[in-house]
Formats: sequence, structure tokens, C-alpha cells
Amino acid sequence: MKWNELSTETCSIARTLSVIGDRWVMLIIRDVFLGKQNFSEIEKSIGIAKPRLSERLNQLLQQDVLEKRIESGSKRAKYKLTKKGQSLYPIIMSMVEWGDEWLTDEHGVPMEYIHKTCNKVTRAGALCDHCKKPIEAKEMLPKLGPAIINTLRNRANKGEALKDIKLTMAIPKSMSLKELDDLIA
Amino acid sequence: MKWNELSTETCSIARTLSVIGDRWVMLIIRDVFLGKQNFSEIEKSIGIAKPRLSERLNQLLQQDVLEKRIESGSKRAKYKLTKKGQSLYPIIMSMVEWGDEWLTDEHGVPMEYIHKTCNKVTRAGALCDHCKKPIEAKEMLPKLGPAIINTLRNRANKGEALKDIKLTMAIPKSMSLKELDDLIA
DNA sequence: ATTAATTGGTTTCGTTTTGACACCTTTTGA
DNA sequence: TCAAAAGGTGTCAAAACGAAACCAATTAAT
Repeated sequence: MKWNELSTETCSIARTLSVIGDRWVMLIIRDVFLGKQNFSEIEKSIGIAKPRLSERLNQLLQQDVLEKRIESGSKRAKYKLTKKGQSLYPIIMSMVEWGDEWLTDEHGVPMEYIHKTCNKVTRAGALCDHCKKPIEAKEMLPKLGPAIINTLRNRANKGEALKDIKLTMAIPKSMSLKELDDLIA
Repeated sequence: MKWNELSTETCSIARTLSVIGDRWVMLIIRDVFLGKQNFSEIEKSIGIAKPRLSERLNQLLQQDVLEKRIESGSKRAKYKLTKKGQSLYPIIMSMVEWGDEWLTDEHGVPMEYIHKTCNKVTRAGALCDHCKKPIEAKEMLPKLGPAIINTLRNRANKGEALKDIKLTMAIPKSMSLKELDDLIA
């Protein structure tokens, strides 16, 4: 698969990676969250080559993750997060969480975050939005959604064998061909 | 900055990206979560070039994210997630969440997930582990942790100007030089 | 038991992406 | 008013990449 085909996959992980699955993008987003919103601030902070930073910023503008805004009293633009960009925050925080847990050395964690709402040093947990209990892989039952069923059906109608489709898509291995067959019938 | 310097940054996001901040790694992890744990299954499912898959798998073995296990009755090894690998699940789910929200087309979401604990179709939310309320960027107050203070102090002791250190690190822009100075004193 | 197909790679090679650096124009600060 | 910094673009060599050929070990089919 090529880089630009990622965004057309019927998989939310692949689609998300088509936006942020790159060496630099998440570091840029991090900096913008931290308030570093000019070209050079970001460049110096993460040590990225200028042509690369330029490319990435334009890409993020086009994908509506960042927007360029000129504030009054200045002629220079700042890069700000759009709503879409702001909602990358849970991804950022789950990365912080994982890094804090698995990649911390004897000096302790790099940063702490105080949740102003409850005034405590907080770790963002992936909690179920219904029962508020922690979500773990083995407690989740993946179920094919409408988009993937639609894609399966289209490809089967074009004469592709179900087992070949299954091999090339992000479908739980545990799903049998019969189950898939019933779903697209 | 070069790719291999990422892991030594005093930033949990950068450190996490040194493991998963690559075109392919997260797709491999996704497949292993879905039960696709052989070389060819993964290869076919994500359409990665073989030498690349080989590289990435070895990298993940070395980083203790995956382990190679031979199950009884077979001579072929499977790639399984270690504890460290399993705890990438919140990152995966927050990516699913973002993709579902921002990159879904008219056919609806690719997959749904049922939380067996409460038996509902669930979305993983980033909730405060204290008050269980959603965490948003503007509700969080970043505070320098022990590791970053230690790094600041070391570099300042080597004669580097505080403002130059600040520029090259992931420190909130809002923090003044005076505040930093007090912290490392 | 023999053979064919599949698995899990490695090697080679041409193409693409990257980082470093020089260069340029516009904006800002002194 | 002049110098420095900001915010880029163009060039080029080095690194990373995908496609394809190849191979030994394992598994499946006969």
C-alpha cells in the first residue's frame, strides 16, 4: 500500500494515520497545543528541516487540522488548531500516558498535568463512555460497522472471493467466512 | 532532529513517537490486536513490502512491544503483544474515535465496539481518572515534571542560556524565563 | 512418501523522501 | 534607517522505500 491510499481504507485507524501517521505531524500538533504557533518556534523546538516543516504545515492546513490566522497588530500569521485539530487531544494524552508508563527513566516523568476541573494531577484514561470503567482490548467485542459491510458487499459483487477480501481488510481474524457471508447477504 | 534522537528527548510524546511514530507500526499493532499474528497475514492485510515488515517486526521485538511465540503443535512462530504492547490500546482506540468522528463518509463508521463489561456499543473517551469528566486541552494546566526540570538544570549548568534551552524543548510557551529560573534554582 | 504450495524471510535495484544548506523576500526591532 | 529575524523556496546527496526475484523451511495435498 502506498502512503496516499491510506486515507481511502475502510478503517478509522488507517484513515487517522493518513493524517497523523508521520514522523513529524504529532510533534507539530504538540507544539501548537503548547502555544508555539509560529514557523520558527516550531522549527527550533523540534529541529525539523525547513522544507519539511513547510510541507507538513500546508498539508495540515489543507486537511483542516490547522488554520492560519493573522492577529490584529501583526502582519505575521499564527498556526492555530481548528476544532478538528483540537479534538486530537485525547490521542496526544494517551501517548503521554503510554510514554510516562513505559519510557520513563530514573528522573521521573517529563511533565504533569493538572485538571483544573477537579484540581488534581491527572492521567487521561480510556474509559467507557457508558460505565466509566477502563477499556481493555479483551473487554471489547469488535463488530463490523455499516461502512465495512458496504465495502465487503461491493467487492463481493465485483466477483472477488470473500476470503481474499477478508485477507486485505482490517477484519478480526476470529470472524468466519460464514459470518461475513451472512452479513453481506 | 534525526529519527534515532527522538527516544532521548525529555518528552513523553516524542518518546512514544520513537516507537509508534512511523507509517506502518500502528497498522501492524492493529492487526495483531485483531488476531492476525503471522508474517503473511499482516503482510497481505496492510500491503506492506516484505523487507519493511521484517524490519518493523524486529524493531518491535527489540522494543519489547511484541514477542515471538511458538505454540504447541506448530513450528511457526506468532507475534503476540507483550504487556507493553497491549497497553497501546488506548492510543489505538483514541485514533478510532477521531477517525470515526472526522473522517467518516456517507456509509457510516467502519467498525463498532461492544464493551462486554456493560454490553453497550461504546466509544473510548479520554476521561479524568479522578473526576471521570472529559479532558479537554483548555481544562489542563501543564506543569514541568521532575525529568524536564532535571534536564533544564543540567543544560543550564553547562552554560547554555535559559532562553535557548526553552526554545529547543517541549515547554509551554506561556512559561516565562523567570518561572523557569525559579524552578531550576 | 512425494510433491506442490505456502511461509517467512533476504538480496538487489531503481525510485521517492528526507535533512542540510544556500538563498531570497518580507517583517520587525533597535 | 539599517540589521536581524521570520518564513519561506531551490538544490542536492544520503537515507528510506516498494517491487520483484530468490531461497530454505514448513505445511498441505495427493
